[in-house]
Amino acid sequence: MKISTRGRYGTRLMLDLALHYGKGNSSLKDIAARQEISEKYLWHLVPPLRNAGLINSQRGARGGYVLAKPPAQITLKDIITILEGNICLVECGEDLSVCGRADGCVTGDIWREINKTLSDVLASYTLEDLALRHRNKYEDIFYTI
Amino acid sequence: MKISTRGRYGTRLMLDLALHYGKGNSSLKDIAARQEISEKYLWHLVPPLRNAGLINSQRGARGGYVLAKPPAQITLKDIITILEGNICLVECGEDLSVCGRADGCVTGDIWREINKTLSDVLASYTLEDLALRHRNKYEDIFYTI
DNA sequence: TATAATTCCTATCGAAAAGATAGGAATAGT
DNA sequence: ACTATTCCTATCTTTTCGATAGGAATTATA
Repeated sequence: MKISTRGRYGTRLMLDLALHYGKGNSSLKDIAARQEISEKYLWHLVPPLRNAGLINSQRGARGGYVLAKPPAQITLKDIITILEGNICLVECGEDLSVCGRADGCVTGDIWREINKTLSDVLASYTLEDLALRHRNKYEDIFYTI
Repeated sequence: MKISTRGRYGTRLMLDLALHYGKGNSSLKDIAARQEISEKYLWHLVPPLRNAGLINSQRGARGGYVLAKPPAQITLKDIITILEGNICLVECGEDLSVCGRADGCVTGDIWREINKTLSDVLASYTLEDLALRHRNKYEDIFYTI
């Protein structure tokens, strides 16, 4: 019951882009360096995010990535859903046909309820929130040192 | 980001015991048959549940398992925590030392917040709730047929 | 036009986790 | 004694996860 590296790294990638929103392209190389994540690994996260319309890319020299929408319009739910598949604690969460018992299955109902809660919570966090927090945190550090 | 078979089967095992609460021992064989789960697989789930004080066991003929506490006093959080390890969406959820970045890591804070929410939701469901729902569901089925 | 920087695509590899099974020892009711 | 049951440990296969490699396509810039 973990968010995998895929989702976590993807979130950091997106937060990095949010922090540079409006300042031109960011190359994966730079992002990887700032976030201390393998550039090769980040490559895998980019195509789904682009296909889903969350980021835009530009090839060639001085190319890179930008958010396709303002940070306030991108939620953690969006990111996690794209990178982890469905936000779904159980297989029978959305597709009841995977389990012959699904009809009379009480635990299935429960998982779906809990799932809804989790989904709503993730949807309540936007990249703007994260970026704001990040900036506040950095300021605090500078002030207290 | 899934609850594994371990957690799901364990929950059904415990729900089965809750439905038989006060009616003597249930053998794994019977539970496995009712729940359509491999008996061999269930064997793995029993020791941690017993060690945690959620169930009691009796060996020998006519032996089996019973809930160690009333169903109202056992929550989904208890069960999942025992079977899945920590209810923790990320490694750095409880032990910050696993990640050198944890101090300035905004995403880490977020995961921990979301984790808290999920944990609270799981704790809000007791086995008594599940058993009640199960019985209601069965009654509905009988009435409508 | 040449060059360098960058995205893009696909294949592969190893390690870890998950799921499932097997065999037999210990226990206790009948 | 016999039978039913928990109990324990080892093993095996499959899937998922994390990570890496190599090279083709594209584009700004000098």
